[in-house]
Amino acid sequence: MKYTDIKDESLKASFKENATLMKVPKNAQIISVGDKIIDIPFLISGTIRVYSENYESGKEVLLYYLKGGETCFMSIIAGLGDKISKVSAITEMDCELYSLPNSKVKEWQIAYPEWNNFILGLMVKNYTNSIKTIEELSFLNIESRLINYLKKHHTNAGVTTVLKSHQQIAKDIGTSREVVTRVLKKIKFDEKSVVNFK
Amino acid sequence: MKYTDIKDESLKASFKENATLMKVPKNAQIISVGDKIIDIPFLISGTIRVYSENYESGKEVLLYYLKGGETCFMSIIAGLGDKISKVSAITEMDCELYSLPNSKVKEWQIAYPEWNNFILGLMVKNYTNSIKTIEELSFLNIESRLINYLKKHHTNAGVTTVLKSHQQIAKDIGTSREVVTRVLKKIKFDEKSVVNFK
DNA sequence: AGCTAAATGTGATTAAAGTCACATTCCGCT
DNA sequence: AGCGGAATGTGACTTTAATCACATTTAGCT
Repeated sequence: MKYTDIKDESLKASFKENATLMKVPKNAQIISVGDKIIDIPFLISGTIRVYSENYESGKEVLLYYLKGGETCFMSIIAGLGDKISKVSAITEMDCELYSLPNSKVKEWQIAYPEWNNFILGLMVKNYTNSIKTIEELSFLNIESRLINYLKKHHTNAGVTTVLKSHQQIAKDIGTSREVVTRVLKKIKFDEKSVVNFK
Repeated sequence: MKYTDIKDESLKASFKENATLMKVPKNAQIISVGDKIIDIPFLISGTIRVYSENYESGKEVLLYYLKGGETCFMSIIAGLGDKISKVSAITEMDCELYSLPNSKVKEWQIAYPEWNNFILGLMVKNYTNSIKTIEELSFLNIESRLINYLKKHHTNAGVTTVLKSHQQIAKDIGTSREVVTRVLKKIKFDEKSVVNFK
């Protein structure tokens, strides 16, 4: 469910009133681990990559991408909890977003049933998604994980076209660039593969 | 936050009225993948293991254990969503629990602010926990994961005493019995290890 | 067109974890 | 005390993925 689907006029007005429109350039680190979460981003356009990083190994895992109309559930969680972000977020393209004070999210829980349902919907979607990620990490090898990744992130209908470098894909699924190159080459010629390339 | 901490008398009364007390023996499969979630379990005593399974490989991953006073967040998620469970749950000991109709969880969201906060608290705790699991799976080797597991599941204060067989531990962290035996032997003699054995 | 940096390709090697096969030990039971 | 099944221990081997060290190709720029 997207925040843009909200119907209640009074809630819409409150949103407009309290949210600040912001333009953020490409590759801007909008959240880092340890940051105090005061505002929740509601994306209008662009893409934000939300990920977790491990400093010792330099590894990362993608948690999810945010697209237009979506909001960062991890920020809401941090906002409702101890306010400290455990994850990082970076813009992958120029973005436009509304920045909403954290306090409003909680306030509206009580004031607007529709807002409450919106948050509950996010919770269902994001929690389910995180369980799927745990399952992928536990049960699937790199090849299957890469195929799932491609299916999830392709941009054209029908044909899978992922506009990312092997290095970026490697970061997202938590492996090395060489492995992505090799596996990608392998599945390209595997007739059983569901993924098609341009 | 535990459901037993609820203060509102009217909510307490509603809970008593709508919940059914049940006794479930050890090793009872209380939820299986694909089950329709009609009732949410609120555990009084005993332990329930909530896990995800992969039929092809026979592998499993532990999602969390439920102890007295806790409730199964994954059931609430399923109840609010498409009602179909994506996970399984089994009692590890004889359990007593309250079984609450799924519909009440949603109803009380609006009727009782305290219930709403209770659910939000669960959401923060469980989502944070699932992100930690993703990080462990992505960044840590088996040895570190096993150490974390022992720290988390020890029963005595100070000394780590895990009353489980190597096979059970292996299932929980998603590896094989031999690997647990070997790693356990290794860390037993590693002075730097934070984990102490009896 | 030619230069450069980024991206991709690939063999060789290493490391980590999973698997197999079997030995040994432990524990509850009559 | 001794039997039998469960639990643990361990060597040898295989598989998977990570790492290293370069070669080659591609794309953007003036």
